Amino acid sequence: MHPCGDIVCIIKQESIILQFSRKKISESSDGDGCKRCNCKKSRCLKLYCDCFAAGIYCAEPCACQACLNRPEHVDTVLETRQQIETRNPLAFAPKVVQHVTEPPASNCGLEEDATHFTPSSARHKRGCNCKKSMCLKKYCECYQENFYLAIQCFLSLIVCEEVHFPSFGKANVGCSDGCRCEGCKNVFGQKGEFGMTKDVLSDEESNEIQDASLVSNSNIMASEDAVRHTEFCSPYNSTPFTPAFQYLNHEKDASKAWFPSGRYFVSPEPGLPSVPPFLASPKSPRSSDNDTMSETTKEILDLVSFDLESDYGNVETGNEISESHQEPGKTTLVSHRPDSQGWTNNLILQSSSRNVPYSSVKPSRFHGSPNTPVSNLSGTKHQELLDLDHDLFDVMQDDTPEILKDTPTPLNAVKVSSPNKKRVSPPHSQVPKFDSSSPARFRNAVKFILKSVPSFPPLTPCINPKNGSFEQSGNSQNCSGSDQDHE
DNA sequence: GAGTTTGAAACT
DNA sequence: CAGTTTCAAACTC
Ligand SMILES: [Zn+2]
Ligand SMILES: [Zn+2]
Ligand SMILES: [Zn+2]
Ligand SMILES: [Zn+2]
Ligand SMILES: [Zn+2]
Ligand SMILES: [Zn+2]
Repeated sequence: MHPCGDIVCIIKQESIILQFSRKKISESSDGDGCKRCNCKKSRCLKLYCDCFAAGIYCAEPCACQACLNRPEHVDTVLETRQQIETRNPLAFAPKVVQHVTEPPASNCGLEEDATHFTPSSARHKRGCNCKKSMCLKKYCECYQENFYLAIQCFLSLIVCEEVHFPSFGKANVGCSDGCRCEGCKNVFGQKGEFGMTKDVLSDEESNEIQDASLVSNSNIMASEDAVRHTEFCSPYNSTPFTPAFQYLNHEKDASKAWFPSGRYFVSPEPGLPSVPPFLASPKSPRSSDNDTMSETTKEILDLVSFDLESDYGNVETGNEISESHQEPGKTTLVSHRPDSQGWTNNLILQSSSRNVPYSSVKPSRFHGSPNTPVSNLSGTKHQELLDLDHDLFDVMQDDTPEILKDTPTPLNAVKVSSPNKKRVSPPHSQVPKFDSSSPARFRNAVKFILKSVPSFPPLTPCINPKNGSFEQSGNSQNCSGSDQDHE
């Protein structure tokens, strides 16, 4: 994945906007834009270091000191890595695997290898050991995993394509038996200690959780569920789901695929309705970025970097993208690439239908599969989430083409960061200016920021079972932004 | 930004 | 293993 790009997903009434940034939105103030690890004493050669743990070299965005996790010290890195691995074979194993009880059968349809590959014995996922966070904060790894998983699935749903974060394990869904947490209240939890599936969120305890956090949780719930159930994960599987999406491209000549297939997004399987990759338009006359994303957008980066970084030669260019004719019942996906500097990439999904595809599609995906005990997992909440979604997309039905020209103003924002990391940015909103109008109405707009993480370079390709996850693209992980140099 | 909290990783 | 220390992120103010 990209070393320091974030994905901003703003869900508004009328549209969903994905922005692909290369800089970390959060620490943008610092000027360094995209930091990663910040190790001081580990020299980035211990699992303390997120980069190292993730199997990637430190890069410019890192603020580590005396870092040895760099290509120059490849030997040292590998050596250390082996040592650690010797000590604990699972040290670098992808977190989480399939559910112990569930056969790989219903494996999101994607990365089958991951599942295949996972011998029931190698189930990493040792679970968390939280004592005080009740697994409701990112101190908890489970929580984080879910968080990313949620986003991943959520985006998949939105985009009707499988979104996949590399080196983002299959995610155990919430705390499970493997966890030894105390007082777990993980919403996805399966430990069932506190009936957490119930009103965790509605509970007053949610005080601890900010609005945005709640939003994310909600979404997570939904997505999590989804993920847990084949129907969602495998839209291409047997689901009669027909993506009523339309990909719009502001400018034709965009010849770059937005996502290196296999990276962020996995191309649909053959035979499926060809869902073209998102294309990036070189430029578009969009000037209102400043509004919503003011700060964020500024540092948004181009996707080209993504491509480059991933050195994927198979960038798809094809695009029979229909022009801007929106048909009812369809959700338009607009690939957007504002800045002339190629600084920003936006992906906007807009629904223009009365009977939104989502209303029919989503439910089917969520409840669709009869064999999946969707209900038993927090019926109420689940429903609630669905409602939320409905709401969301209902609103979206109101076509508002203008949205394409205008940057929406999210009311809430959720930041997400590296999937394979231990800790990431705060779940709650960090965008103060948006929370004004609607208090708890995160339905109006939600903003996600998905932080990207560089792919795994040359370290130990063999370690990662999941193919594609650990690219060995050698160097190439530089934050082109490059203001700050390493060390 | 400094200081605290937290739980994994490392160490004994 | 368990107990302790170390560590860097998450979080708080
Ligand atoms: Zn580091
Ligand atoms: Zn680093
Ligand atoms: Zn480093
Ligand atoms: Zn936990
Ligand atoms: Zn857990
Ligand atoms: Zn837990």
